[in-house]
Amino acid sequence: MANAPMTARARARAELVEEIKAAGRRQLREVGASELSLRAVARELGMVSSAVYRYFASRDELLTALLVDAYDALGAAAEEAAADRRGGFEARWVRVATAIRAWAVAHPHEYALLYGSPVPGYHAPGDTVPAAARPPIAALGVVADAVAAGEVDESRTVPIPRALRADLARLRADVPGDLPDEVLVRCLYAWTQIFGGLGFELFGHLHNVVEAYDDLFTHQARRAARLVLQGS
Amino acid sequence: MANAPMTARARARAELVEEIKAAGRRQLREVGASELSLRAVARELGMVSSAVYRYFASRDELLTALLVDAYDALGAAAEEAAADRRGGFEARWVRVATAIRAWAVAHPHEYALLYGSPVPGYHAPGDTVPAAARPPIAALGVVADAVAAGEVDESRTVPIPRALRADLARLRADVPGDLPDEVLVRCLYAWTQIFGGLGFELFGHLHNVVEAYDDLFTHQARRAARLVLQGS
DNA sequence: GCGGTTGAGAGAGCACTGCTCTCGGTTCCT
DNA sequence: AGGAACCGAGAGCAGTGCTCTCTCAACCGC
Repeated sequence: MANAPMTARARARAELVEEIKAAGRRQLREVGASELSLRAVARELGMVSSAVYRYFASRDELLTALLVDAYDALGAAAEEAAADRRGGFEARWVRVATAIRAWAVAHPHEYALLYGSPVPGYHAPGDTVPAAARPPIAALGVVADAVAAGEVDESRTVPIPRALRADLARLRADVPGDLPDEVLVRCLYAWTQIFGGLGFELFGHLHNVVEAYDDLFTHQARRAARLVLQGS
Repeated sequence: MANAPMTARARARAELVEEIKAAGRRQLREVGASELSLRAVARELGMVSSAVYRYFASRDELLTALLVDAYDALGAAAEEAAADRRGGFEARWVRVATAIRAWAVAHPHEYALLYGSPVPGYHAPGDTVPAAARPPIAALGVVADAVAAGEVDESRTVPIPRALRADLARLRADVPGDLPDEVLVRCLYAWTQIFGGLGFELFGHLHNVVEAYDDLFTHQARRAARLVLQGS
């Protein structure tokens, strides 16, 4: 990328796009997604609000850009953790989960943008899907390795309804390995729990209930790993 | 309540408060929490925006009222489900979880208000806590019954760090029964999974992944019950 | 019953938002 | 060199939360 023949205008444009996104991220950090104001972004950059519309057709378009960037950042963190093959599969799963939490804790507002209530009136366009898929695919990669290594006990099963099996068949085609239904459904369980737990932690639902968030998360990540690998 | 001597003014006030909340709920349904507009509420009621401020000092105060009402509605649904003692403890747990999901699916925007990203700048005042505690307490009541009946296998344990044990000790004092750490921590796991799964379903993260939401939820609620009751 | 106190609605107004449109001036491409 | 594309500025529209003042009706103690 960055083809050598890049006009001055194009360079300036690319830089300004980045500056706008950076300012948007700052806004996100300070006031949250639904308070993100294009005018404030423009003010921060010393330009007039209408000029920003040359770069992003609407507030939602800026939000989408930030959304994709955030998914990519989270996905990169998860992939990096998954690529570290030290230790057993439980350790690797816990490492991926911990990396996700670390990113989420470091970027709570961006996390809220990704996994919180959708911004009303805003519908994420389809091009966010690939980025959104990176974190779960990274995690499932670890499980696929474990299955391939024969380290997943598939004997402990819970009955799966027919309609759900159809969904799982489609899902299996889109993720690494050739995970059996029972394993897929365990992963779905563990995966949603991670984000339920993170939501509770970051959105304050455990306020005055739990203080040892790190311990709780690690404990539950281990439990999740056991559930995924051994079904218990 | 409703003391007999209620002046006409007080009656009118109480009625109008309800009407404003009803209009606010309608707004919530149609445009979501962060787009809820006091002016639109006023318009719908045929009054001028400033008049609404006689009843709610700010938009946030109206949001808080809706928040508490929603927690109460969800809590009532969970409690009703928990009070039905038919079947085994697994069936009762699944019933409570299903009741929670049914309410959430029927009131997605109110659910988002409760468990989605917090509205930025808005901090729920402390008086929302009792209402917010009703759903989990209802669910834990079922588990307490199961423990009392000796139907919980407490032998399968996962190590719990010291700091977390301290949190659990405080939590134990606030919830029904005298649940051991291992059981409490299983409940936390299952509970956060419910809301993680609901968030994924309602906020569109399973779009194009799962269609059989009912089946998935029921399956996972059963898995959760097994995890809580048998630790596996 | 009367008069002071309290509550309620209306309206104007402030500062802010997203977004549109037009108008000059710069840069680019042929 | 000239036409086309692009870009920033400014004005403007409709909407927002919220405040302040004004007026009038309801209340309550005497």
